[in-house]
Amino acid sequence: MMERQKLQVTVDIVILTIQDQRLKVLLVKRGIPPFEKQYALPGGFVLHNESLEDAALRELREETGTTDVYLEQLYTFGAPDRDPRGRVVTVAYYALVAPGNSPLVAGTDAAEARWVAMEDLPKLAFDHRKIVDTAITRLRNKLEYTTVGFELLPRKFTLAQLQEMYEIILAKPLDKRNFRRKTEGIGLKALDEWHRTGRKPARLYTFAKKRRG
Amino acid sequence: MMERQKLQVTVDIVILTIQDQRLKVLLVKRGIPPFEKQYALPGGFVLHNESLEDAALRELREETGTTDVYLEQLYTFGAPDRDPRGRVVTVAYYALVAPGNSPLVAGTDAAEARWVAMEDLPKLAFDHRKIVDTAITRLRNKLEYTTVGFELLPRKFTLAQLQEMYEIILAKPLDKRNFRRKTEGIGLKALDEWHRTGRKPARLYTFAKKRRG
DNA sequence: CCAAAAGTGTTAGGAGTACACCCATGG
DNA sequence: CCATGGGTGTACTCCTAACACTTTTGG
Repeated sequence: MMERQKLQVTVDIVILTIQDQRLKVLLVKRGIPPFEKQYALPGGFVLHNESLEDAALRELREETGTTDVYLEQLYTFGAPDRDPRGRVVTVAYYALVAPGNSPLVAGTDAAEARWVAMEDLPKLAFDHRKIVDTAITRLRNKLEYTTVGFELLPRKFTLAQLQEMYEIILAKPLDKRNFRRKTEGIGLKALDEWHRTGRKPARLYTFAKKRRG
Repeated sequence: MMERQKLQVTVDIVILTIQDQRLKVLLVKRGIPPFEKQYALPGGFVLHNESLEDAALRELREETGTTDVYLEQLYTFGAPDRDPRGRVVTVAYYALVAPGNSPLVAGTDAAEARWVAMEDLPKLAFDHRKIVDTAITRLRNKLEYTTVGFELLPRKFTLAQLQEMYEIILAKPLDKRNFRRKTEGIGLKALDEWHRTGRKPARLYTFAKKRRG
C-alpha cells in the first residue's frame, strides 16, 4: 500500500553561465531513448538518503567538476505524462557558474555535454524547455532585487563587464550613467587594479558580499 | 534498481484565510503517530496519475469543500530526515481562501480541522512550521508586486477592508491616504453600493481581474 | 594623432512618504 | 448632538530616465 504510492523523483539543473557575451545553458546529449540524441538538462535520481539539494550538488559536480556555484531551487514539475517511461516528478534547480569556474565541458560523465547559448537552444527532451524558461524568468526577476548577478562574474570585474552581464540577461541595453549610479550603494569595492586591453584602462571592482567557496 | 529509487511524494498545503482580523491557517490534528495529537498541515500522497496541482486541489476539496481558491506551488522540502517514518519528499503549496468560501471546518475528512491564527500557532508536526513560514514570506512579497491579496477578500469590499487585509498580512499599519492613492490604477471598480454598519456608509468596490470559479 | 572604450552631471517627471481635518450617519 | 468610521490634498524627498562630451591609452 505504502509502496504503491512511491514515485520516481529526479533533480534537473539549469546550469547557467556567461560566455562570449551570451547567456548559456549546459545541456547533455541523451544516449538512450526516450529522446535519444536530443539535448536535455543534466539531472538524475534523488537517492534514498540525500537531500534534494545534495542531489543537485552531486549532479553539478558530475557535470562541471565544481560545486562552488550559486544554487537555488526553482520549481517542481510533476505532470503525469512528462516522462513517457512512467511517473517521474522532477525538482528543478538552477545554478549560476562564474566564468573561471566553468570547465568548458564535463568531467566524469560519459554523456556529451555542451554550453549552448539561449538563443540557439535546440528542441529539448521532456518538458525541459519549460524548465529553462522558468529559470530565465526567475533569474531576470532576481537580478532586479538581489545581487545574484555577481555569481556570473569573475571575482574582479570592470563596470563595463558588470553592465554587459545585466544587458545580456535582461536582453536590453542599459544607460551607462544611470547604471553606474545604481552600483553605488550595493557594496562594490574599487580596487587599485586596472584592466588594460581596450584603450583606456578600466578600473577593476570586487563585490564584498558572501561568496561560497 | 529503478524501484529502489522511488520515494514517497506528498503534497502539503498552507491554506490561508482572514477571519476576525487575523490571518489564519487551516491545521488538522493528527490521529496517529508520529506526532500524534499534534497539529499539522493538511496533505497527502500524490497518486500515480494525478499532477501535483491536482493532488493539492484534491486535498483542498477534502478539507474545505471547495477548490475555488488561489493555489500556488511554494517549495519542495526533501530533507531525508523530515519524516521519521522514512523518506518523504513533500511539494508544498499555499492557497488563499476568500471569507465566503471558507466553510469553517472541513467536510469529509475524519481528522479534526481548525483555523488557527498565525500568532497562536502551536508546535507543528514534521517541518511544517518552516513550510508555514515560507508561505507567509511568499505571500508578503507577492502582496507588494501583484494583486493576489484580493483572493482573501469577498467579491465586494470597502477600501477599509482592503487596507485592513494588507495591514494584517504585512503586520504593520499603513497610511490611509497613501494607501488609497495607490489603489487608483490597479483596476478597482467603484460600485453604487454601500456598506452600512459603522456610521457613515462606506463605498463598495470590486476587483475586475480574473477570479477563478 | 586617431580610434576605442572609460568615465562623468544635470534635469525633469513620477513614486513614495509624512501629515490633519471635515463629513455623513445612527443612535 | 455626538461618537464613529469614511473620506480627502499638499509638500518634500528620492528614485528613475533621458541625454553628450571629455579623457586616456595603444598603435
